[in-house]
Amino acid sequence: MISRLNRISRETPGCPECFPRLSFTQIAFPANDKSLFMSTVRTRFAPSPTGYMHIGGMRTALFNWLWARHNGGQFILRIDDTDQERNLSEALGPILQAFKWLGLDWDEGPEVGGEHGPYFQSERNDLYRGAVDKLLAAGKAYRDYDTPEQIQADREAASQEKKNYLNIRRSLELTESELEQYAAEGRPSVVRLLVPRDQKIQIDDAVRGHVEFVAGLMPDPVILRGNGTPLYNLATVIDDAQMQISHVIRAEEHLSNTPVQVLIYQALGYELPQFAHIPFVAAPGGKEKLSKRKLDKYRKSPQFKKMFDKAEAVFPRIGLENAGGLDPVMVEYYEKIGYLPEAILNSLARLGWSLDDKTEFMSLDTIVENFTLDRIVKAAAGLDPDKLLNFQSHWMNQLSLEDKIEHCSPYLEKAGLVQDASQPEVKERISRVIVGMEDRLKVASDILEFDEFFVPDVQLEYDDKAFKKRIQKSEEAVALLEKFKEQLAQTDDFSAAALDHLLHEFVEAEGIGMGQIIHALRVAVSGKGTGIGMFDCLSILGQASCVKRIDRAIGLTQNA
RNA sequence: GGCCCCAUCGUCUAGUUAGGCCCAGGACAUCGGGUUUUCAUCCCGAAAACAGGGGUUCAAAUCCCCUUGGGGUCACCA
Repeated sequence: MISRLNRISRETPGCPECFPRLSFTQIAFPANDKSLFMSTVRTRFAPSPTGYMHIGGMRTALFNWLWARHNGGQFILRIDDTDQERNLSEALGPILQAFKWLGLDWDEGPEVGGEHGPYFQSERNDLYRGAVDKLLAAGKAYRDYDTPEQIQADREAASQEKKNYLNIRRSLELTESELEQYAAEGRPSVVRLLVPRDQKIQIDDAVRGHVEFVAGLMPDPVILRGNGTPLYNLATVIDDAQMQISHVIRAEEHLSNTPVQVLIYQALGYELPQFAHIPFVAAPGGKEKLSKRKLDKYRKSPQFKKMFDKAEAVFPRIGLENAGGLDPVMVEYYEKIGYLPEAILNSLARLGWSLDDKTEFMSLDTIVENFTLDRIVKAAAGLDPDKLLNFQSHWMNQLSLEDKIEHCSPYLEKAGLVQDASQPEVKERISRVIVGMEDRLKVASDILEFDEFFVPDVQLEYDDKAFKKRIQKSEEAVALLEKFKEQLAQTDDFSAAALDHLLHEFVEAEGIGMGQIIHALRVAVSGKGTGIGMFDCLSILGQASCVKRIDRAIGLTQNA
């Protein structure tokens, strides 16, 4: 374990000698700032209530959670609803549900509260206003009366001259009396941070290393809107500082926001957290950030197609029209289609992080134990549906039979294939089918592909291609089926082993190859060309069904 | 376009911080063979990468520089 302790963990708070991020000599530390000596790792995830949980966001949340748990620290959930008009509980519900489903608990946040609340930014306006007032008073921010049109014109002018745009700062030239007059007449204004243009901003990122930005290239960012509400960059800094977040672990698209935030930290005299900008989750087979806005493109992607196909095959059958509005960018998609939390967690953890050179399958406990920031990969990683399915297959196989039944039964019920899966004889059948499925059961909803065991004999649908190939176009198939059916009808032992024996004897007596009958038999009783082991299949269906189905199949050849 | 980040098999990655153990290891996917007188598994095997160019060095995937490519971000969004 100790040897695993990496550069970063050595730099975590509690070790004042190796605080690379304290190279900001210009920061004034309040003498009584306890947080300077805090040793608790506190991480946070701050989703905005969008109505769904993004799978990439989930990975970011997971890394935060892992780092907190690895260090015995706290994980905080905070809701970024500063720009929020929709129904909050409706928009937040699916997000919290995703955390609950995966078992990622939070120590502070919605539903659980905590000492550093409130945990909704919309309820923290006083804090933001107070900070802005402080910045204004200290001359580190200014009230800007420039209209959006003016700003736009300035930008265009700069771009015409091929120059980098910087605020003209006209409002700084205003006289005392003009300012008073503007304020009195309620002229619209925003508050901007006064960027110290002579600085270099340095960030020591746990994943990226040392990154520098030139402040002289940065426009003055708006920190307070005209309506008095804060912007993300302001709110996040104040919240992180006040909530004593030790490590800000977030996706790399935030790296370019970081200099603004560092300036705000400095202006407010706050200690900087350790930043860790992890790569974003990319779309399968690419390097582009996975985005809900590109769903139409994904539908055509060969890697992604399987997931959409699966959704189309499963969701309508369980009563979700239009796939229930679910797509593979959403965590809920995986939950509803029958993935296991273990598989999603394992897969997400391996996306951009590894334990060593060969370990693939890891329980959450194993991941927590071994998770360190220095093993995070720098490059963006594409979500790989095939590999995810492989993880899923592995974890599904770890489940007890009882658990598998538990996971699969709801699908059969929702699809109307069984009335009540808890009834003993129904449960027994489900159990036998699952045993017969063996590794064919990967995702819980896969059981729907074995509906032949649950539909009434007369409603069994025959796969056209398989029926034609194995029965219709096979010269001897019908005759053999007819003959073997008689034997099936007469036997009194319908166990898989006995049926195995029976068919082998039949084949021998007829002097034919197994292949000449078994395919036809399979299609006749199951309607499909592939399925579980033949004898398990017959045995589960039972004598009466097998006979009826063979008769029906033979009948169908005569009608055609 | 400015700024910033990134670069090992098709994909996810190990190896890069402390150069030699690497003519580069594992996994997924692919292909071939075997087992299963059915389907799926399973087993064995194959193919498959250090973006390019310069340096430094006895030695470079690893350090430095340049080029190229990919990506992110440039809001009174988060």
